[in-house]
Amino acid sequence: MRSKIIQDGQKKKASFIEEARRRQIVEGAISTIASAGLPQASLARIAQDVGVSKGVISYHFAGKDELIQQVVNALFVETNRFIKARVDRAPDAPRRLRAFIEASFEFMAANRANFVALVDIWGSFGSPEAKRRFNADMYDPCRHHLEGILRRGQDSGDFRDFSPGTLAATVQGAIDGVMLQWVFDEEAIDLADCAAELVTMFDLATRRRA
Amino acid sequence: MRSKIIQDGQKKKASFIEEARRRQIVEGAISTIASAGLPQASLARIAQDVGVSKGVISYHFAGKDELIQQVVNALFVETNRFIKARVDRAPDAPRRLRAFIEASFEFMAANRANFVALVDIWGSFGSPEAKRRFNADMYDPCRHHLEGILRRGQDSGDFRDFSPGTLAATVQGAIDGVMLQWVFDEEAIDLADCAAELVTMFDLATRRRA
DNA sequence: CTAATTTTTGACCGCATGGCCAGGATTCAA
DNA sequence: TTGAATCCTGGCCATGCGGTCAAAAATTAG
Repeated sequence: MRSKIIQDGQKKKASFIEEARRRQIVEGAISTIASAGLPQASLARIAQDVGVSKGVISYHFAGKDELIQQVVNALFVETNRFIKARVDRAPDAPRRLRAFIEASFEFMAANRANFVALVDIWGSFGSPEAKRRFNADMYDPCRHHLEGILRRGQDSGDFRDFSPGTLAATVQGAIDGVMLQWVFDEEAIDLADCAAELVTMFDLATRRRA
Repeated sequence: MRSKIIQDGQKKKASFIEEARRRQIVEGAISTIASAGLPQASLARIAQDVGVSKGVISYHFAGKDELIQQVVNALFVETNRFIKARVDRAPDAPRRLRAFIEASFEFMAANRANFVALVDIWGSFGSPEAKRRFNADMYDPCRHHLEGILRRGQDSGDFRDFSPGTLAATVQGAIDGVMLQWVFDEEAIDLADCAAELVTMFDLATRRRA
């Protein structure tokens, strides 16, 4: 692994086992974090759960920080890809917004461990600067996506006049906030009901007034 | 400190210094966590920030777990007291709901460190069971309060028919979700705008239809 | 003022962690 | 087949953690 830096320069070589192990370890980390909690998810524990020696992680990742970074990345990428696919299939802005909300909840319900792990992790970004970066890298793209939907809905005349940025933050916030409670106590929250409520609510809140 | 258990039995004696130190340490812990992040907030670091020896914390608290527990408690109690005072001053259900949302954001804006610390902490409840307890002890009372407001609004005919539990989770979620983004990046979120948006949105979403 | 009690200190312990590395196994290229 | 590159192992280490303790300091009571 001397070539880690050069890798980007090279094209094909540095892979297969490398990529496979990385994926395997990242997935193992997610499930370990979700089931045991971040504080208990030491490199030793993750390695044990994956079924490899501890050194393997050090070999494929620069350190625990990079592992966690990759975990967060995988979590966001996977989620956003699913949502985006659903959104793109919708014909107009109101239905795209609806698809965004529904897809978010559908993906949550089908991938609980991902969100349990995410909640565990996102508290542990120590410095304010780290939080900023986390937000900029992970959260902003989501909001941006939403903002685009909202803005085009205004252009097409489907939506009333509002600040797209603020409403995007509100939509994203509502989804994440419900998700958070659901992560804490699965049975206290009825995801489907909340999704439906949010859909009708944001429909009312965005549609052009009579 | 042999009398820790008897304390409840005694009446006045076991206090002043004891209580003062406890408050001091809890507050110090909050500010250390908020500024350095939970992972960096060791007992040594907290003690240093407070300006006392490490042993003092062990002397006044059973352990780090109890400290964190007290921190979370203080955070919730303080927040809820503020919100409840505002809500109680409102004359009818729609205005109580509005007061709930506005008070939440107002308190956030005035106590940023509290929420930064809270977000740091709430990810680190390891076991699923710990999360359940956290949710049950801290979150449920909030939702319960909200549910009461909503239910009485339905009884009085101000609100349309909906599931109070679901809508309470939705309101709470929307507030917390926006708060979360604001914790990550203060400048990316305009709290006042989001508050206003949420107020009008939930007004639209709850009012009895024509 | 003195004796008893509460509070504080700073050194200390055992432990788990993240990271490191020498050497062995495996895979790959020629 | 053989030599080189890659991949993996298991043990090692320094670090920092939470927690404990004897003794010193401060406070209180008599």
